[in-house]
Amino acid sequence: VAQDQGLAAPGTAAARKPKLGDVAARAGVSTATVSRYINKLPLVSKAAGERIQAVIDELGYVPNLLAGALSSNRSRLVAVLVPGLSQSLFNPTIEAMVHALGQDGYTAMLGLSGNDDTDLNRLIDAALARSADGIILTGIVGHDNLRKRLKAAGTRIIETWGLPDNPIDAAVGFSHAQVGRAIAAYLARRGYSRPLLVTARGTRSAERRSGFVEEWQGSSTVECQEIEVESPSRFSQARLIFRAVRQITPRPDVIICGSDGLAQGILVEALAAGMSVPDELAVVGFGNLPVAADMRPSITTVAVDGERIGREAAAILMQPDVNSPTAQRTIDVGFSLIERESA
Amino acid sequence: VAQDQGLAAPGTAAARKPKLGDVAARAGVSTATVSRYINKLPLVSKAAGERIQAVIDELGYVPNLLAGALSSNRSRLVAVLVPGLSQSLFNPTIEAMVHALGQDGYTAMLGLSGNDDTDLNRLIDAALARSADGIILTGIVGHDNLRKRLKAAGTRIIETWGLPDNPIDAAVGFSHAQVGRAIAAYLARRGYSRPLLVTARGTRSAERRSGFVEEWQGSSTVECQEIEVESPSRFSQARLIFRAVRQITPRPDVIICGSDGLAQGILVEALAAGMSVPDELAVVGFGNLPVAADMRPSITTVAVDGERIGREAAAILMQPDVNSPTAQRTIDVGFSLIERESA
DNA sequence: CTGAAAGCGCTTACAG
DNA sequence: CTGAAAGCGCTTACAG
Repeated sequence: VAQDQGLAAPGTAAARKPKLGDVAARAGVSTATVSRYINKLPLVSKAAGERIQAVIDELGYVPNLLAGALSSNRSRLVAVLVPGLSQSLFNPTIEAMVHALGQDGYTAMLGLSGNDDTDLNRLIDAALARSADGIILTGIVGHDNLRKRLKAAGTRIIETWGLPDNPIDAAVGFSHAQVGRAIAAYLARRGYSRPLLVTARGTRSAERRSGFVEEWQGSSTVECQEIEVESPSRFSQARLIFRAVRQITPRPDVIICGSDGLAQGILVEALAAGMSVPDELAVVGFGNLPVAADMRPSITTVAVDGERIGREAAAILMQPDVNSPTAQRTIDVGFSLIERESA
Repeated sequence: VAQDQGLAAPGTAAARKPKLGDVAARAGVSTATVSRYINKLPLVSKAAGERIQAVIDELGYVPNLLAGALSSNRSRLVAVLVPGLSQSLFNPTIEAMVHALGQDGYTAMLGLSGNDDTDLNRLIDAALARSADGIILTGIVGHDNLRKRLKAAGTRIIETWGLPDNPIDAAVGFSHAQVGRAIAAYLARRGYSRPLLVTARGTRSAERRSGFVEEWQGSSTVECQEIEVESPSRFSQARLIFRAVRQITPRPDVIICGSDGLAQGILVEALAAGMSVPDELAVVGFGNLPVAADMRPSITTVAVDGERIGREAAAILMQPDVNSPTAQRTIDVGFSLIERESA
């Protein structure tokens, strides 16, 4: 394979890209020493290091991470697999994660898995084909054979936002069931008696639902009403749900939404219908988006430290000694119920 | 370098990862032929192809793209550099882009550049170090030496959402100045006379502002009022801006917002203050988020086909012959003003 | 602390 | 249509 190795023609700006060997030759050391210096291994003398750095600056050398990865069997590539970006609760998590990874020279490859497992197989293939050092998941991995595949993949797997009973490898999140219980307890304490639960099929809101129902049945004789929606809850579902609410007897006195967006939509509908919140109808959100505090009335909701989830997931992936007894495997970041005006 | 090349111990599930050579040997062909088959080069006989595919399935062979990239000098990696994810207009663009890229075996590496050029240098380094085949930018590249750097990078550069006078390489977007003009013309036609412009510093809303002012001055003797905000506009700025509005004389009759989120916030404030929209105060948004149609009153705004921007950007990057005369370099996807209740 | 050299797993120009 | 073999640009076990 004879590639063009010559220097650029005179007058041309772009010269041949310098490589490790060029740096080594010019600094008067071996490629091994330059490699050690660049990778911050502690074996390089100060004098050699200074000479190497000078040449790197002079030549504008940028290491080829592809070659480095192939050779060292460490890609410093992390696959971040999320359902979507568009109205996602996970965005602050992804941002924090990408920042934390970038700090240490890792790069995130973004995979969009949709709301079920269909595309996940393809994304995992892509991650493995690129020798990703880790795969971070935010959605739920439901299918059992997918879990097995991930377990056998020979890569770190971090599940986030949930805390599975049986993590594939490591997990950072919180208990959605406990969130449901906390909301139920709060509403009972505030004297609400006819809750309506809106649950999105196939998401973690189903886990919150179970917790809510369990807790509610312990403290009230009135069953809670329920509505199930197909996709993750959002603003646009509010109109339909609000219409349904008006036909339910007895009329619910509080709606527990799967997202702040939906909660906001319900508020808008209620206000447009001349219904007073929270007196005639109360609303609880989930996620504590910025809008929850700014809405009028402000939205009672559940806050989760998504950025911390991102940072901790990145940290687990990058921790030097995976097998040490101090290595973290499961982190519960908790949540907090934020009482505001809407409920 | 002696790595463990042995098969797994009996009883162990994980065997050594098969590589190209294993497939070749088992199929009775050379590695060259297997490589050609996998990369869909048209030179492989049908018989050989079938044998190879059978072995691939049998062994569960997954090509090592790192090695392939190093060898072929094509990484099929694309750096997608966006300011952020949290309340970003670009998210549908990114989603469409990632989907389109994934279809053809490309992978997106996600870089978060913030709202200025500070981090961009580091992200470009990372992209080049990984031999990205292309860099897609959604933010504005302001600094001139950064533009020069990108131009000299020897990689495809696609600027999106704007149409720079002088693209670094290729661009997919629309004219923000024309958006401003279209809004001004619309508002004049509807009889509004005292517009208030909210512009975010250092973003493209500044380009829309110029277009608006230019058009407005051509058709009205009343100057438009202006407010400048530091960060991209969003819901949470509404309270402050609304307070300011009430102190401006003459009182503005329409507010032109940099985003639907801010427009929504203004609506909430106006409604809470008992002001009727659009009679006492009208509002125009930007982006046509789903919420714009669902809000009450629904929001008059500007729609941009962000998904198309994503698809076209990906297509430009993956087009087979970059230098052919038919190769696209600049695509104007246009926009449309959507008239709703708020203005 | 340093270097010579083998190896990572592919692709491809060349020759048939 | 196919194969032998050199090469992509690094890392690292080994020997000093």
